[in-house]
Amino acid sequence: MHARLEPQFFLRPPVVVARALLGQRLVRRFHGQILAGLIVETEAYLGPVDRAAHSFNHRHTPRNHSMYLPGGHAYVYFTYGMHYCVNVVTQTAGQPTAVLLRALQPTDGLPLMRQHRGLKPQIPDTQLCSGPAKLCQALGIDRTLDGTDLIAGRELWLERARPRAYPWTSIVVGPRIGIAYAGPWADKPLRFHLRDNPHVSRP
DNA sequence: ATTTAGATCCTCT
DNA sequence: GAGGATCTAAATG
Repeated sequence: MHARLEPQFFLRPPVVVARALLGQRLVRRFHGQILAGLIVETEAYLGPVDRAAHSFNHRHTPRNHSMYLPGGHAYVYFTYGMHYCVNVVTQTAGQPTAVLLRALQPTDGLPLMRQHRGLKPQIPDTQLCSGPAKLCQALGIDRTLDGTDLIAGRELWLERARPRAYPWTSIVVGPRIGIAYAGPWADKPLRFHLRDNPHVSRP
């Protein structure tokens, strides 16, 4: 059992948190069973200034309300009529910035994850959580977890699996996925993933 | 290997 | 009424 990430961790800018989250552990307790994995891919969403962010232009609706909570809460949203994605809210309350969790290297509860994903007879480990909606499906994350306190929560939380951040050279930086509509913001280097890690959504 | 289509529905305009 | 921080299977080169 690792120590949980402390409140301070999340009160930093989303880019800093997005990098620091790489290699840390996302844990889900699902009907008493532990499902977990190491975070290998993230994206930073910079808030009101960021055209790709759900909180762009201070848009504050029931859907994205959790983005306005203090850092360390979960923002889970539903999209494309069938998928959930989970974010880690950053900075202080009212600063609607967040980090999208895009891929995990699964470590605990693989059989149940596979069952949740329920496609092929033997889907490879590298594709269990290799995308923001895939990891939510594998871990059983849905809107009931929206607004969860990741610091004190008992169903979903984050643990420190890596004491130090990765060296810059082992992190690949690039443009975010699926936000072509965001004009100049579509090209900003706000996606981060571990170099050569086979569990990422795409290299 | 790369591209395309369809699924599917909640949220905001 | 339109479109989306996606995924999968099928079609194509």
